[in-house]
Amino acid sequence: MDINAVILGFLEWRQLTGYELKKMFADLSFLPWSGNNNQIYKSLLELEREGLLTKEVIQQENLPAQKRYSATEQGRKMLKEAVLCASELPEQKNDFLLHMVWAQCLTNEEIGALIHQYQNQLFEELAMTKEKMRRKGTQANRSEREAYIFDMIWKNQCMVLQNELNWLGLLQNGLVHKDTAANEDQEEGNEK
Amino acid sequence: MDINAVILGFLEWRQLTGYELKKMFADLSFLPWSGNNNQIYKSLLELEREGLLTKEVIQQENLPAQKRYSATEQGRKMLKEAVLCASELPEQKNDFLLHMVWAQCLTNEEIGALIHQYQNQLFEELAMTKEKMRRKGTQANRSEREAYIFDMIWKNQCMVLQNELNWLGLLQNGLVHKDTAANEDQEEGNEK
DNA sequence: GCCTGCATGTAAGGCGTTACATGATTCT
DNA sequence: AGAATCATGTAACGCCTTACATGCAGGC
Repeated sequence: MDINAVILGFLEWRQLTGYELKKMFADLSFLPWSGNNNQIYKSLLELEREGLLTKEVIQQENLPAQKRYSATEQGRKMLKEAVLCASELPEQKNDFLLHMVWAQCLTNEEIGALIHQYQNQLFEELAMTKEKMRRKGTQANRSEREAYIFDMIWKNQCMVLQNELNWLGLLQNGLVHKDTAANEDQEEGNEK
Repeated sequence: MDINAVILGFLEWRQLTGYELKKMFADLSFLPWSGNNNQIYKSLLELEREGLLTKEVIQQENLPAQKRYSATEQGRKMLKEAVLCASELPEQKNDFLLHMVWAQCLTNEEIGALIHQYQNQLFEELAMTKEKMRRKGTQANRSEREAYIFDMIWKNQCMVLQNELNWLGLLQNGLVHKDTAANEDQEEGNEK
């Protein structure tokens, strides 16, 4: 799914201006686009050219004219196609793993400190996500099914963070148990 | 950590040419850069300009001259700094979640089919990752500790996929149990 | 005859980001 | 007085990607 499909999705939901779309992108943190002006106004032009949405210009006093967009029948068809098409595999950027690749140049204490620091960051992020989840609890209410799916999207975010914390725990334990062995081995390696 | 630090890391490991660096990037699938010519040759120029690596040109018959790079003392210092600095939080792009946001336009059967398809994709990917892990088992052998860390990096990949599968299972169960309730609710929503 | 490997680099295009620009109103 | 909200758009810059360019050797 590309950004055009996502915008079409918001518009199927209800009539919106580019400005309001921007706020949607800012709110939904798991969207892979920032939703800046360039992206949104470019996409809207493109979608309009393809006849997937219609524009309604509303003149206002002392404010620039609003352009309210809504999805056409064709647009809704296009959206359903995009939603039904196979998803791509999740991609994750994990900066901590990169650090670990070159952890060989660190002492066990330094690695321990890095782990501890990362643990705290993850913990904080998890708490924040749970808090957001609690607040935005029931926004979608077209059906109980939709509300459930939205809950599960939040839960996915939490589970990803919790999974990373679990993995970190394993790493930490493994390193503690390998403490002496690793050091001996390191010296052997230097002698070779 | 940026791509310059990563290249510096490879060079601290051993002397390499740009061409060999390209292969390193191709091999390590969890690196967030493709390692194309533009990235690598640009980074090497930059790192050389900053005095973080040295170049040794080796003329060859019938082949273009090799430029073998290695990290300088300053480069190794820079690398350690980069490794010690705090990691960024993991970022994940999850296309399936996007599909679920607009699943409201689908029937329960269609959602079920999407889930099943995604499940299969994840399962395949997990099997492939485990296979790669088995094959490349013990490449890093400067120390037992390093071998352990590399194992754990592979394990992280696996756990991420397994976690996604676990979440999918929850989603699936939840939807099955909400089957009838959701449909009734949907109709109520339409009446409003 | 064509593809792959070795080994360097350049070019063009797309996408993403931040910042700029306008201009009135309302909040602090 | 200064910042934020509403609402549109443009500009500059950087990064990433694919493809192109050279040129020889060896395998199918």
